Amino acid sequence: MKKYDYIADQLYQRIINNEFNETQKIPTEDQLINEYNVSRNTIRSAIKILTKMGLLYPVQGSGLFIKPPQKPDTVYLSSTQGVTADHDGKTIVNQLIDFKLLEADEALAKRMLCQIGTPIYYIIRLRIVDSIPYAVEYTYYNKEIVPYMGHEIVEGSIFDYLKNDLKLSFGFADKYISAAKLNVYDSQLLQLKEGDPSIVIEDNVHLSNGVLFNSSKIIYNYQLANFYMVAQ
Amino acid sequence: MKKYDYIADQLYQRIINNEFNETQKIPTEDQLINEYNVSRNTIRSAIKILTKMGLLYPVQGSGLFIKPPQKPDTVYLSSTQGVTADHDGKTIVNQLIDFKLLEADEALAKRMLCQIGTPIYYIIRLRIVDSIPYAVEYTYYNKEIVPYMGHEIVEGSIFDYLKNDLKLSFGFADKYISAAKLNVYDSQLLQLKEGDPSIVIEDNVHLSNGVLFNSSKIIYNYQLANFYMVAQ
DNA sequence: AAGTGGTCTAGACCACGTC
DNA sequence: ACGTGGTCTAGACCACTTC
Repeated sequence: MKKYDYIADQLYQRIINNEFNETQKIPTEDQLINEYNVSRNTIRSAIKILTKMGLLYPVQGSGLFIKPPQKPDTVYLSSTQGVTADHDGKTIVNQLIDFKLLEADEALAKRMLCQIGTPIYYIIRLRIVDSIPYAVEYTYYNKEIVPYMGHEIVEGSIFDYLKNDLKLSFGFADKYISAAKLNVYDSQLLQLKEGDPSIVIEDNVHLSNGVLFNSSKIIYNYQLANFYMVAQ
Repeated sequence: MKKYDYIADQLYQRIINNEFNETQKIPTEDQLINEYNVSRNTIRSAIKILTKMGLLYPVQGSGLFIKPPQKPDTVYLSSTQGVTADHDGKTIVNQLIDFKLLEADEALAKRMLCQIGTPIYYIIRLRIVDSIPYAVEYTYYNKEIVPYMGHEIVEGSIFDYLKNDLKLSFGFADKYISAAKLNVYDSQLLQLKEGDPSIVIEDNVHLSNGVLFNSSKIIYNYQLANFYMVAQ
């Protein structure tokens, strides 16, 4: 494991365990260098991770300040992960609506940045959190990169499968966020009314070598979904 | 100016001027080190900026690849800036709806992280892009940090004023993104119907010393607003 | 004046891709 | 085998805060 990832994990634990309750500051860079016996850049890389997550902010000349907790039940946007990780302690059910293997036609090939005829999995899922419909998800996966998809995977966490079993290494995800009126079909799945609002996130996820392997459109229940991010 | 900012600006220009049209790659880190006569870390800092903006992505062992342009007319989310910068070439009008100086009561003091009684500017604006209502903006500014606000400022770019005239240094902004039904009032301003969808972004902007100076809630026209970000 | 984070340098070795 | 980006080290000086 990378040193800065390890240190970020450690500091994360120490922060949520309220070790720095009194001061609401973590130790200075110099102190951390001595505690963990690493170079300054390594400490700074770890701190950058926590800063990006919104856990703390650095103030030049003063120190590393812990931020008060954000609003509860919000989903952190700046990760290539799906939504699962952000709902610890809640019951998540992924109801499979449709699941097929297609061959890319011209439009799909353009979207998936692949050749016409490439095999593509198409999956529609209804994601249910604590028994309430949370989102409808329309997803394409390039079968040349994800060679197998079974019902048992699709009803669990696809991302865990890709990461742990296929050992895929995610690079970046381009995200587009907008709002739209629900159509009849999605409104029924989400147990809302046609024309009700929804948040729509279109996601194009690339491997760390830049290859696009997943394109999805997720339609969220506007009464439940609330997203969080930090801009710097 | 910081070296890595300068180099990021230069590379940005070179990319949008299609200098790397052929290869769709920018020079290697080693080449950039020689071109700009700086250390490797400085080059890497510059590249990190462009990566975060979604202009390119690095592939270990292979190079720095330019990304195809994103969807047009989308607003980049990962900046503390307002919306002005992203609409180059369009006509932006900020119609002032309301403008007062308040004293923070308990609820407002909690929101603005200040003492009860602190003077707070409250501004409601309708932002109009190319003659179409784009967003309704409800904003609070702490007067102890922004001592003066005039009509001429409020109808222009408040962010330019804060940055260039008051020389405020922005640190980070916490953003919450959700969707909601428009109420009567906002729907009339946006020339939409009551109950129509809207994207709502709540923004808490902090100075680089961590002090909160601006809290806003912006309600966007769902037919126009489309946000973009890169997750890593 | 002392302490703390921000920028910058120079160099080593590792992991991954390409040939 | 070689080239390229990723991790890590050691150290210098600057900018800002605190006392």
